[in-house]
Amino acid sequence: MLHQPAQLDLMFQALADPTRRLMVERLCDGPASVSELAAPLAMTLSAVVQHLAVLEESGLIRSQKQGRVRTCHVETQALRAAERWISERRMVWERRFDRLGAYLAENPEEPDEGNPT
Amino acid sequence: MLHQPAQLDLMFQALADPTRRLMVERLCDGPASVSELAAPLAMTLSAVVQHLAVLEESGLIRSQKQGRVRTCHVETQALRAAERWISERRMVWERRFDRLGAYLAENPEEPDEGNPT
DNA sequence: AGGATACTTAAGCGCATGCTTCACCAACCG
DNA sequence: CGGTTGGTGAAGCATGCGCTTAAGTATCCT
Repeated sequence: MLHQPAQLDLMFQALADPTRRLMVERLCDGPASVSELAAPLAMTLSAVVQHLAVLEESGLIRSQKQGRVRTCHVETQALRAAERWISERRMVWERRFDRLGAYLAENPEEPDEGNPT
Repeated sequence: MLHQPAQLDLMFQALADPTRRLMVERLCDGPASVSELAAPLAMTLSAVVQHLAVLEESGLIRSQKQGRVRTCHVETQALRAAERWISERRMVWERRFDRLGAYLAENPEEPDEGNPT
């Protein structure tokens, strides 16, 4: 329920990178260690860890360390927050679109006189 | 990461800025001119125009100029693309979650033996 | 015509991002 | 034990981002 703009910033920022989206996609299939995540990527482990830090900071994933292995998993709550923002926008837009349609249906071919709202 | 600029990259990048999200929210209520969009924002017109360029580049909005006024509106197709990526992730995750639940129901209290898939 | 309005373009500045390398530590394994 | 594996942390570097100022251009109004 928390409508934190800062959180959305971090979320969308995190999703804006193709490498990080790949990681999220991989983690949606199930948990993975850092080096498992790094394996298919053409960059150093260091870079991968930095991407993971961004993802974790954004709330999109979490991880815990056991022995020397850090295991990561998606935090779907966060993903839902991003999805919610978008679908809310879509609903607002669709509502307006419907009003516009109704207006045009009731005032066919009339010269434009401003916003029907 | 010098890959070709994927549309999702540009989209999420565009949405990662609170000012740009505000503009999108405003435009979901209906079209607006550049200075109408700029009015509530504590920055120069120049900065607003640059934000607009990012949004337009990402496909989230479009604009056309008539006389000296540029009118902007949302392009909801693009918004749907972002929404789709997220909801696909969620579905993958939920499917896995269901499988895991089924596995645990059939193998109660067993020691972990790897992925149920 | 002269002035106001609505952008447009370019240059620049400070900070953030995405990577690298190198040095390091801690856990596991034969 | 000593070597390999899995990860951590800091420094550095090139590029990108968000903003500014400043100087245009084109359109509309009187």
